[in-house]
Amino acid sequence: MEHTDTRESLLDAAETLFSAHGIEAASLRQITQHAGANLAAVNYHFGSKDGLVRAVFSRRLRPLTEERIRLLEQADLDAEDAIEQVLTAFLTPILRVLKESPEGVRGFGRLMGRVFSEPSEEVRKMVFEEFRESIDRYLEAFRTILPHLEEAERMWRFHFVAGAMSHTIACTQMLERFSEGRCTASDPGEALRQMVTFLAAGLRAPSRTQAN
Amino acid sequence: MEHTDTRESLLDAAETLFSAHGIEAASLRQITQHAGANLAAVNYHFGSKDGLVRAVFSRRLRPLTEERIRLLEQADLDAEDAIEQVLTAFLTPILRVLKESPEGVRGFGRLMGRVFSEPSEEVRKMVFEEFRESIDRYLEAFRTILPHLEEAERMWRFHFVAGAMSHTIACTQMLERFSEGRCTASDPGEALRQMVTFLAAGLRAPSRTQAN
DNA sequence: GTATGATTCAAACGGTCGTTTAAAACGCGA
DNA sequence: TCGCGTTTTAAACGACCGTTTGAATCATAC
Repeated sequence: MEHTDTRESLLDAAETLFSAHGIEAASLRQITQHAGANLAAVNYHFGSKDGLVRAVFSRRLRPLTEERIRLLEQADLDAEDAIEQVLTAFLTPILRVLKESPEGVRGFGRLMGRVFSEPSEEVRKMVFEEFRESIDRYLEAFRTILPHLEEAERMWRFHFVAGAMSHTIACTQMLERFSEGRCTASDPGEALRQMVTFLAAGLRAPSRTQAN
Repeated sequence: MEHTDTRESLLDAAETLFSAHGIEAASLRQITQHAGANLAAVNYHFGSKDGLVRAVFSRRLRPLTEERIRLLEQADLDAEDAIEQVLTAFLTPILRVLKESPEGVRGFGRLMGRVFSEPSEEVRKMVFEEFRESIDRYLEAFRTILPHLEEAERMWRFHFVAGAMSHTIACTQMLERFSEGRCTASDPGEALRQMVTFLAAGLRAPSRTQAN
């Protein structure tokens, strides 16, 4: 009873149009028309536009977080390539979500990459809460496999990992454009390999407190 | 005659409000009121809201590009720390711009970090054009100091550099939040050191074609 | 078949948006 | 002081926004 056709259609249409035009700029009239529903449908099913926004993110983020945690638990933190394993566990789920969302990396990906710098405090807070648990778990894992780093260094570097990921899924077209088609994020496997290689090396950089 | 007080006030107000609420969400009524000007002032001085947007970015981006190129020309690409020099040349100007803009990293920084994933095609195209020259120069420099990488690898890694930078200036509050104040981007020197260390190591990662 | 709750519908509400207009105010050389 | 181009002003324009309403429609259990 929870999930009518209309509900799902609205979520799909909202995801597509939020991605394409931004959350503010996508109007309920566009969304409901794109979904083949009546204008009032959003307020009926989700209470308000804000409720719709929340639902759009929750639908993708909840499974994402679960898979990230599940994969992290499977990683062997004592292995020589523990860093690569943890990075892969962190990055694989988001790439899978993108592959499965209607418009791929151009759809939910762009929306996702944009969300950290969303102007709306509401949206940011919601996404932050949704990520909180997995972030804590991964920071804990990094404490285990990178014990020689200062706490602040670990956080900075995790921040850079998130940045590279976020930028990659949000601005693929930027990369495709100035690489003149040489690089494309439409192949998630290639993007994953490039990211893991680069980020693992960055994480392995000696701590400021160490001798070179 | 080009630069009246009203013009500058409008640019300042627009920058602040675009940063705080987003470009779409900041209305001309808010902007003109914040600037102590009449509602019609924007359309008089800039033709349209789009013209104002363009002017806000140009004002900061043009000097930014010039300084990036100037610093790159001063770098010694044959030095052992050429990578660090080039990264520093790339990152220093943006940190300086942020320090000089009215609200610091919370002002133009947030706007800047958001702009790559701006929904508006217009804005993205403009910023892309504004960056085009410096991007090409830095890619050329990376070709010199990282000749062993495949062209695609170089571009991916430059993309990650841009991502870490963009994420850092756009989402400082995210970092401050889940580090519980341990890390703060309000000290640009610290942010620069952390970025250069991490990114230089990432750039130095062996090419896929190399033996480990 | 009919009653009941869930869903859809067209229409309207008040409000804000970017832009335009025509008059008023200003700055300043002649 | 006058005249003229520049700038500012108040008011209005049409369009679109998110939301609400109350009736119409639907599905289902009795």
